[in-house]
Amino acid sequence: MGRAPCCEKDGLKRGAWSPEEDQRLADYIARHGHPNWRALPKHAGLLRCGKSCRLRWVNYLSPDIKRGNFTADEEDLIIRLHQTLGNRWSVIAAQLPGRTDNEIKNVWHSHLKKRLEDGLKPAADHDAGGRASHGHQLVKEDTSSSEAVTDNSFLSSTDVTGMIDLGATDEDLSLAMSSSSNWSDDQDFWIKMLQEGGDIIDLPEL
DNA sequence: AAATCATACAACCGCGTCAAA
DNA sequence: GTTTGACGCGGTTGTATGATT
Repeated sequence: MGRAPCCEKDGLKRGAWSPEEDQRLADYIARHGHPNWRALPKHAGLLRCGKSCRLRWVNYLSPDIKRGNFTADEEDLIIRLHQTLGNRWSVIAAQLPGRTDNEIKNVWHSHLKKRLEDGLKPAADHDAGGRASHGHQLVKEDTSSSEAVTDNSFLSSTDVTGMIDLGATDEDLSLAMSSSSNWSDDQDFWIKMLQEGGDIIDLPEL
């Protein structure tokens, strides 16, 4: 089916948001919420498309957003989740309160990927008794990582649940992936399952 | 001090999915 | 069952800023 254009381009502003626009958007959402992103800019008096408003809110203006640098633990967690989940940034972000998928994606591409390519260990490995220290070197990521993501279709949620919680080795994760029978692409399902597995992610106090 | 390069982050684009009509 | 509109996600690009030469 044909894809509807996200918005009318003519007359709409693009590029960086001004403080006034931020304020207008934040005020509107504080008062009315965002039941309909497409209609929101019109009602809020913004010359932006709904998609742009949503992105701005989700990635920058939302009070849930935690600003500041990623901790070594957070970076380590991203690396490990990425090894398991691949480029499912939204799922990874769900395990990092206050962090957005876009932010995590940026960090991955700017720091973490490079670090892995350089053959370095996750940052937390440098810490004494770091969670991720399992006595093995991370393998250099190659271009097949995205395929690996797709291949996760056979990874069951319960397998991953315990794995992450128990600090399973990458070998364990691989084994689970190869022996599992189903994987739901439903993100909510995944998040739910991951969370139901208990305190699967021992997030550092931030 | 100026020019160039590298990095980090914000934003946009296109696609897939889902629900309502 | 099909079509359509809206949302969310991941990939990519643009730009500001800092570091280096």
